[in-house]
Amino acid sequence: MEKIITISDSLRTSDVFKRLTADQHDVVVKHGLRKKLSPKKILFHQGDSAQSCFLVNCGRLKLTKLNAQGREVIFRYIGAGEMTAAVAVLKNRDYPTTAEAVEETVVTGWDKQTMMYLMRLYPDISINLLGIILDRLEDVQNRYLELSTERVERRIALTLLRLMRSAGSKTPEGIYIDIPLGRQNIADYSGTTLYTVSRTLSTWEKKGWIKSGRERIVVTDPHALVTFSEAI
Amino acid sequence: MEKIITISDSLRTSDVFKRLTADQHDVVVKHGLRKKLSPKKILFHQGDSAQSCFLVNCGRLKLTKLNAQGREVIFRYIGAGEMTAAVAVLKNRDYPTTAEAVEETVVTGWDKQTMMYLMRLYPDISINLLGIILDRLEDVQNRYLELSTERVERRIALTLLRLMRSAGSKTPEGIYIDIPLGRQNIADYSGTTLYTVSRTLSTWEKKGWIKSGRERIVVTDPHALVTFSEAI
DNA sequence: ATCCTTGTTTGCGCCAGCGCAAAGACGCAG
DNA sequence: CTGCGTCTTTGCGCTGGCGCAAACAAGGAT
Repeated sequence: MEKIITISDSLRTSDVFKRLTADQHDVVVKHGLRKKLSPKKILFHQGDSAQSCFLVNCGRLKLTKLNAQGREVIFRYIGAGEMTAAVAVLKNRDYPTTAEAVEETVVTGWDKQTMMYLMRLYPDISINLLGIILDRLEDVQNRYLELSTERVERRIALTLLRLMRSAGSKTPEGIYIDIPLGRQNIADYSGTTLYTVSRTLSTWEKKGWIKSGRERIVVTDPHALVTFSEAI
Repeated sequence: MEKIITISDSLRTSDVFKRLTADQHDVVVKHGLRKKLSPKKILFHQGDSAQSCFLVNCGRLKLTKLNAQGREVIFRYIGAGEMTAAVAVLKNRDYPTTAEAVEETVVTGWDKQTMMYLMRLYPDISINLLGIILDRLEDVQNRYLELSTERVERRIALTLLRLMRSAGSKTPEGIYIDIPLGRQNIADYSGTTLYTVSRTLSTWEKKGWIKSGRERIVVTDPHALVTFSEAI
């Protein structure tokens, strides 16, 4: 019963379905297909034919892309209320990225036709979707600019701040990033290597800006990180 | 009179206004505001409050972004029939990029309210717009992956191929990239420096893959470039 | 407790690509 | 034709960050 509540919660707080009434939410839920994913399970693979888009009800997905040589980049982690694979609705295409659960995750999926139907029924959805995609576009553009112009330590700082904002939870020690986050993950998110991340985090730990463990980061001095990321 | 024909042509062939009838195109045109730009004139600046979106009728715009230190990246060149600054319609935001004319250019602009009105009048527009933004998102994601994982020479090759496809015209010598394109521009598009671009192009010119002059590139052997960009 | 897998740290050497500096080439204006 | 501003080339030295290798640490399974 908890799950049902979580799902309609994630609908209500989602940007895709905002401005819809409770009744309309019910219609949307009724047409969706629920799916449970345990950690490391793949929801869809880059290159698979895109049939459905998905809303995260609870848990978290990692969106990544591989190049021809198998080098990976992480585009984002998305949590409850966030949507992915909008491309499935509009285009006859393959998924451009891979979506993998990083914890116990429940998603609701709608296939092309169903989502098209819902968008026609409630035109707000397509406006909302456009807004979301615009935000994503702007975010990737910002990341692209950073990757192109900022030094690696600055990028790692910006990555930690991003993760902190999207998955941070307050603890007595500082802000804990509530995602299993290895050094390699941070590297894939920052456009560098596991070695450089490790060296950089070690330095920051000595300075008291963060505390880190195996796949765990707590930002103990966010302000220092912000200052560092903005320094000229 | 030529200009009028060009404008309705650019409407008809545009992705934003596709699937609209000729009459509907006329309505759209009537609500737009035409603007002429000479080379190097700025249509809008990154950071300006976004009031209008624009369709290029003829000519070409360069879309760029600066970081805090003034380092520039080029996101794309857009030509006739292409749209920019969709963010103006949906969001109360600043322009995230700068748009500069690189040749004699005519654009048509629609402000927030007008475009909103047109989108409600012809819902196809918002669907079309969503499709365009999805394409842009995928393109930036691809470029992000390249920047993060590919070596600089490979990226320069991919940049030339992109420019060739979007602005190439066939000549007896090869495919001429019909944009005033300095080494610095190619660097800003590839995420490298003017020196590295110059050295790389020199090498390729010796191999007979390209011919280059002052702000001019002709790709004489596209196939060699493709092969090079795909080599393991 | 002990093993084993998986993740992290750090020393070390190396090199792709950066960026200065100076010379050279282009093309427009007068 | 000449001058001048702008763009391009190339030699040279340097360094940020990569990546191997090896040791170390954490945590789960038996």
